[in-house]
Amino acid sequence: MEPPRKPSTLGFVGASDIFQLLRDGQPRTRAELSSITGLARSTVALRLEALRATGLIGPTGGAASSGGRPPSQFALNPTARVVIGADFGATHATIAVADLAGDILLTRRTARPIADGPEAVLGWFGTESRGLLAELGRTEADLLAVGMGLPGPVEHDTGRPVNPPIMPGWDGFDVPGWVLDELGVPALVDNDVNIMAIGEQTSSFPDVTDLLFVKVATGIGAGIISGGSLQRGAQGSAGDIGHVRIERGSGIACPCGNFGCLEAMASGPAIAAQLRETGADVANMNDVADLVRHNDLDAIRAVRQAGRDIGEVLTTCISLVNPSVIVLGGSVSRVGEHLLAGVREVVYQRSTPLATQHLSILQSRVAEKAAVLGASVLALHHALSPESIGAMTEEL
Amino acid sequence: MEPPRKPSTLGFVGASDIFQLLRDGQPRTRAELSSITGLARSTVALRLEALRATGLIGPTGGAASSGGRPPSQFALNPTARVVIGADFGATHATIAVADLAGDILLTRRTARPIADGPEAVLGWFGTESRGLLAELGRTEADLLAVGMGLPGPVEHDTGRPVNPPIMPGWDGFDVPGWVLDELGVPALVDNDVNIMAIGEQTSSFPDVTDLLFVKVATGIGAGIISGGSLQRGAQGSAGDIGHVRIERGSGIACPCGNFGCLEAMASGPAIAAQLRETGADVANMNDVADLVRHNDLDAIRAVRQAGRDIGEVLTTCISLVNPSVIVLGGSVSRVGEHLLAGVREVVYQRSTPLATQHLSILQSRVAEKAAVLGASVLALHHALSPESIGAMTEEL
DNA sequence: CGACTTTTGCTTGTACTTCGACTTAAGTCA
DNA sequence: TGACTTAAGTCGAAGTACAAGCAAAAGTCG
Repeated sequence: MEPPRKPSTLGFVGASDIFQLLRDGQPRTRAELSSITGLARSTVALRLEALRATGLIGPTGGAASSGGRPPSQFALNPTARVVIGADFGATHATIAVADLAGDILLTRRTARPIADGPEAVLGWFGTESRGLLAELGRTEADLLAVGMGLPGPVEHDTGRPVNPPIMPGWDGFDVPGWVLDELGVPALVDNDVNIMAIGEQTSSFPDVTDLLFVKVATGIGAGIISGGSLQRGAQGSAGDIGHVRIERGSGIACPCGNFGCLEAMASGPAIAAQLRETGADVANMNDVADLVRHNDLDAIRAVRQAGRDIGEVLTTCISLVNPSVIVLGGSVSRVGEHLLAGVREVVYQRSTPLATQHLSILQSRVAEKAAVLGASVLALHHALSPESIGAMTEEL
Repeated sequence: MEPPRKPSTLGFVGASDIFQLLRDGQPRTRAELSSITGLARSTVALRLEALRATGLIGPTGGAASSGGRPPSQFALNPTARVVIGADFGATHATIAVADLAGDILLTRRTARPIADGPEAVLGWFGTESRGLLAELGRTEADLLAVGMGLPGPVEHDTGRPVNPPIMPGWDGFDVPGWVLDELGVPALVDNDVNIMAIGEQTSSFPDVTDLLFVKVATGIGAGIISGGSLQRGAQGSAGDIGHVRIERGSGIACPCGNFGCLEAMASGPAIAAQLRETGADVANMNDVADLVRHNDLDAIRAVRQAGRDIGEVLTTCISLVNPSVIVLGGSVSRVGEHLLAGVREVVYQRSTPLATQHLSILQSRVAEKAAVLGASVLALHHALSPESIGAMTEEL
């Protein structure tokens, strides 16, 4: 009555251990791998052979000889396969193809309203993705996975948006299922702020385990990396700090139905609206940025005040999660110096010295690339996981 | 030139896999374990034999027969060994002995000022621990590990307090080293709020992955469990929300040097001080609790307002970490209903419906036991980890 | 009470993995 | 060029897990 059981002996799954060591791209010799893993050199050689068969690991130029036969080295072959990282905003979408090192090979940014609905947007995504792959001379078989950021709360485990306010038709839509049908690869979906946090952390602060990424644009949100991993919260809406009440906002109505929300005071549209009240002719954040560049005092003052408002909320966030780095990103970061100044002013005044003595507050270093970088990392994290590598080496 | 290497073949380390399955205390038959793990029955029998030799796993009464020989069952033997969980507050200490299921066998609470310094306090802890073990008829060899909570920030990896404000002489003290010398077992040290969060989550909400434990006593602090694991932050001071500024507090000085801190308005001493200003004769929180029990309106109003103040800070925390449960604990929870009412009033008014629709705000269910429970869990987590179990089965 | 069922403990042979030693390859240096 | 050094490939030995088989144990059911 036993179900048929394949000999479950650990098999070549152990190959993934060595692969994970080589993920960093550094070339290593068999002897080095042997001493790191504790496996015999002959075993390491077996594993490397299995990995070489997948193409993911390849030999690099041998190292210098130390008097005898020079050792050959092996390293991640970043060009073996690719992943796609996509970022969908309210009005625009960015698609990027990245190699296995997470380096972006090709990017395309297009106007593409998310409100067109999942079929239209994802349909376009599919054809566009194939186009990008063809442009790079790669086939669909080279694609390992897709990472995707959406402008709303997403249940990451299932990849379905949940009650997204600005994504009509997307609620509960099975995005990974659709991508699997269309491109034949798994899709990892997350909130756009979350993938920006991942992108920033991976690219700019690889050794930082506690980082807060704050996106200031049409809305305001935060991505939390704590203890080295992204925190999504119980319903995937962790970091939604846009509707926290701030002192200055008392009485000001927010579209959310509440009063005094941070987003109603410090978001891009809010800054523009405040400037219009002073008589300035600004339609959006681009106009504000222009004014700031021309040293318009009202504009600078408004941006700086927005920074103070954000800083007010961040003081609580800092006390709560105790990050070592806070990164400001999003479209408002184009006026980042003044925003940053406002944030710092409040944070360093109000927070306890213990929490701020090792805290850096910075602008995003990867800026508009953060999202697609993070999406690619998400895809790579899945595609190069021990489980996936185990499956790839075993089926040969 | 190779270092001598013992044949690293996986050996009996696999025994820990089966042990982790049995950690929950549920008895299981060999056949069940075989089908869960995918291992052959003969292999399962081997592993069980190794585990039985350690005493950690024992046979339980066989299950009901289904027509033939009834299967024998195996389960965690909770009484095989013990751990000690300790909680040190500013003035008092609690030591508990717990079995492998985390159930507390014996507790002792004593006045023991933390300010006496590490040698005095830990010396007392050592003799007291031995006394408790003897009282239970157990030897020191039965002790597996110690978990410990301290009233200040602790670098959990090393077990050393860092800049603790109320623990003179403890800064950087090697607590685990001391415990190892004294009792011969490893010690896991953490902030007291953190261990309370762990205790509450383990005992009351084992299925909740995102929980905030808020301790309101002499100070105010929070323990954050997010994504199923405790978040300690970059310097181990995550959750230090006592010195966040609140609206009502403008102009009120806090001992920390800042103004308007939550702790200066809503902590136990702060509530008592506010009541004294109305003419009430209250020295501490106990007196306040008495007044509340006698339906003193001023006292109830003060407690409720403190709840509102805490709720104000919690709205931001809720938006940020998106927990599904918030637990209020600490000595002020003796007037918990009114405190809770204040917290709920503000939270449900100010937070977004998305964040609160699945949020429960409750009083601690394990109350004063939370800390030692959590400390025991910390100790068990280490002592029953796959590594530890692997070491135990291998040395036989 | 005896036949039947189911689990257990034990044994055996096979398949697979890992190890370590040995041989061969590929350089350096005198 | 030849001796030396270091790395890589090969292969048998050892050990583990597995499946299968069998006898004994411990129940149920007629």
